[in-house]
Amino acid sequence: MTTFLEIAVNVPQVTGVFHYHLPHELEGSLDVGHLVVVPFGKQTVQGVVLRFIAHPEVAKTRPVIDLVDPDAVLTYEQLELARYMSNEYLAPLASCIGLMLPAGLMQQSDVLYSLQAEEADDLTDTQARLWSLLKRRGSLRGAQIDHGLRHVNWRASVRSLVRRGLVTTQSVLPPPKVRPKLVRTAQLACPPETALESLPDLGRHGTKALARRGAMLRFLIREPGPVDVTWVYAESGGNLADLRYLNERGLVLLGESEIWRDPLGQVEVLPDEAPALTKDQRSVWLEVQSILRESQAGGGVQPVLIHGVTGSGKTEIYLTAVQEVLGMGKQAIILVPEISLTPQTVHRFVSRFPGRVGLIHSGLSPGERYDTWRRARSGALSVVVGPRSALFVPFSRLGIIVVDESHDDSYYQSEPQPHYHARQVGVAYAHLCGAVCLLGSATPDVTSIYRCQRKEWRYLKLPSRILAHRKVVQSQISRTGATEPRFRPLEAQADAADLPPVTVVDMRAELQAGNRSIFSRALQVSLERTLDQNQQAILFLNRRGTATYIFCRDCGHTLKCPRCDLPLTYHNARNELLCHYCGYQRNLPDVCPACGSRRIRHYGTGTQRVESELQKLFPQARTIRWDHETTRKKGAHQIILSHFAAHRADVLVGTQMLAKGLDLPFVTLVGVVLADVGLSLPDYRANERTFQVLTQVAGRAGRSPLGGEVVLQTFQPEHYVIQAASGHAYKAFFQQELKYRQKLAYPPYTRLVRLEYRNTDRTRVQETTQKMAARIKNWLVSGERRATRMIGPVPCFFERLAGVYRWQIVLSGPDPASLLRDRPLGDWKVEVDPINLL
DNA sequence: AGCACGCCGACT
DNA sequence: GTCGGCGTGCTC
Repeated sequence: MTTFLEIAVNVPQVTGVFHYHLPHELEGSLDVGHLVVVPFGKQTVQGVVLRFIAHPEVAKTRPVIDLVDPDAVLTYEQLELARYMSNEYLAPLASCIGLMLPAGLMQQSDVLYSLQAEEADDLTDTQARLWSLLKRRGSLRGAQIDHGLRHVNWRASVRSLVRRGLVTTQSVLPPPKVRPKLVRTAQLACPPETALESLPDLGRHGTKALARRGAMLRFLIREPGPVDVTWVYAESGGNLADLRYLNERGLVLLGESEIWRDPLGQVEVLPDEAPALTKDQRSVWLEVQSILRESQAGGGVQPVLIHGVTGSGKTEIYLTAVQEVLGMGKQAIILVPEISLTPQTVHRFVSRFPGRVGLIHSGLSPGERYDTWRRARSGALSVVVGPRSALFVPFSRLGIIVVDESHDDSYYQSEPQPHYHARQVGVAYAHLCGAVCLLGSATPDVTSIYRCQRKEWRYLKLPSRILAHRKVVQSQISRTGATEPRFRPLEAQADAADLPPVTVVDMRAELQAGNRSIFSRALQVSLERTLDQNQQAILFLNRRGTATYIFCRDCGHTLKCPRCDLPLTYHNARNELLCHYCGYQRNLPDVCPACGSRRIRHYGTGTQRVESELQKLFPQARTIRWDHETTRKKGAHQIILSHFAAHRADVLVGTQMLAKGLDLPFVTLVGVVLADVGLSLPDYRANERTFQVLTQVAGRAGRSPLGGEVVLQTFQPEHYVIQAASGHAYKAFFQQELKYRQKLAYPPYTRLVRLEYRNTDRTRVQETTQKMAARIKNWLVSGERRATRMIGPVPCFFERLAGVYRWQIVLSGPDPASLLRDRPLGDWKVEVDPINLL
């Protein structure tokens, strides 16, 4: 009887599944989750076996061609997860499966082009170049031609050559680029006595060869089991020819053995002992432990949010939890935002569980990536640490998923498809596996807090203070020469310090007092003191949105959309204000509607301006900039940071990145140049982001015994975001923010879907968007979707990015994605639960 | 994605 | 009258 299979072909753009049959020669060698080669139209492609079926839906099926890997490449739970993601994010199943396969193993089909004639006339310019390339190098694959003819649209030109019969095409599937790495091994092939007896008889008497072979044999007598030949050579001074000789004589067995390419192989790791938990950590841990035990007992458990400031000791809770999970014989996935910015966290995992941790990051070679993936699959690894992609390692006994800094936007994949949020996927995956999902954050987003308030997630809080190991504090005191230690003993091994004080400076008052500088008098005084004491300062500028931020310099009033309550955006060309959410427009008023002042205009300050103003005031200060411009080059982050950490500069001027978990002990002053800039972005999460970034950047000060202070400049000192951030008042912020979201029906009280269309032709974008809006309106009416609203179409906030125009439509409602499921969406970018609407 | 089918403007 | 543009639909 023929076996039929349902297969997801691995072409990311293809939705749907296809039915194939198994040829006799492959009977019995296939299972669900296997990677196979199948014919697909004229192409040969890879696919993943989803399930066995009794009756195919089509009359005649085509056969599976081959098996790529003898073992399944996906676990059962991974397949389930891929289905969940495909459904949830309106993304093709193949694109979700693609996240789970290591690049290199997964291959896309390509076309092989071959010349069929010696000469050809009537060739266009491009055709002639293609012709000479194929003439020179023989038949080539599309990818190879891409290499040979950069930035040339040769695919359009090749069609007529094919039609004229001058070039033939053939679909090919390149073999996987990665293979297990093998080393040659040697092993004694006879009883040691036999080997000893033959020692004098391994070559002519007195020759060097005899000595080498003798040394080899004696070494192999001492080493039972196969040994890497390079080791044998090093121990004996012999070479491959000697080994071959011994092999001929039947004394030595040559073999091959697989080795893992381990990115941590060269790293020397000192095993690290778990420190005693503080009282606060212990009480949080006990809660986590009881949840872990519940999950072990097979109960479906809730995700757990641990809320604690940077330095409050969250990582130690993660480590303890992972220890417990490993003790249960299960595995752990640790997600971190960006490996290059969180080396300390990664290091702690690697040293706490030596030999059991796999690391995933963008710098891995395909071979290392493949081997890490295979070690996870074979069970050789128990812990994997990495960015969002680490979620997709093939663990079969998953016990816990930790999402560190779970508020971080880098967990969202905006490009390419599927557009997913690794935090949400992590929660779903843990649920599916019966594992625990542990989310940690110093600044949880309001949606997470909402889940906790609704008792969908568990909420655990660590007190807001900075912890440090006694030994670390002592060494920092001696390094920094601090005289008044700010840390005080907490418990046996731990010292603690309070969060740094925050001063809010009203920039309206500064203007009224005649200070037109971008630095308030208070900030100037603090900068001077810091520089005098040979300490360091950070100046933070929330750059996004500065160019279009319109506000009144006298009263701080910002103009908002009457419908959406989002800030209006200034458009220079038309001298008008626009709401990028709903499309509302108005003229730029001459006077402030709130106070009548004429000083209403936009704000434009970049990091360069801050740096030059600083140099005018403090010519002796050494400054560095850390922003998109200066960090574009690879490795620039590390260079700038180590430069600053080594105190080769006094002031670091930078943007967003400063907020991430840097540990800079000599920084005693953080100045926020204009705290309210982030509030001007036309996005419903602008308040939340500003609160988070201010809280985080404030946390950069005072992480050492020297203490520290934060100066926060603003034109809206009474704004609840500024108030809450300066007072470390999380609770007040969440309450206010949730009220605002509810009033205007933003998430978490509603869900959003964002549809974006891009093209270089502006009118085409506008027309296509309007056509789509009309279709959506029809779907809303015919489906009687009264609770779902369509907002737009409008140009995106960043309407033109790299010469490409972007327009968007937003759907809001209880389940707006269901309106679009199984609809033809062509080349629209569709994001479910987008993280911003810019 | 690739490829075929199909329907309208500019060329031998 | 054909050649070729790209819109639409299908691949088991």
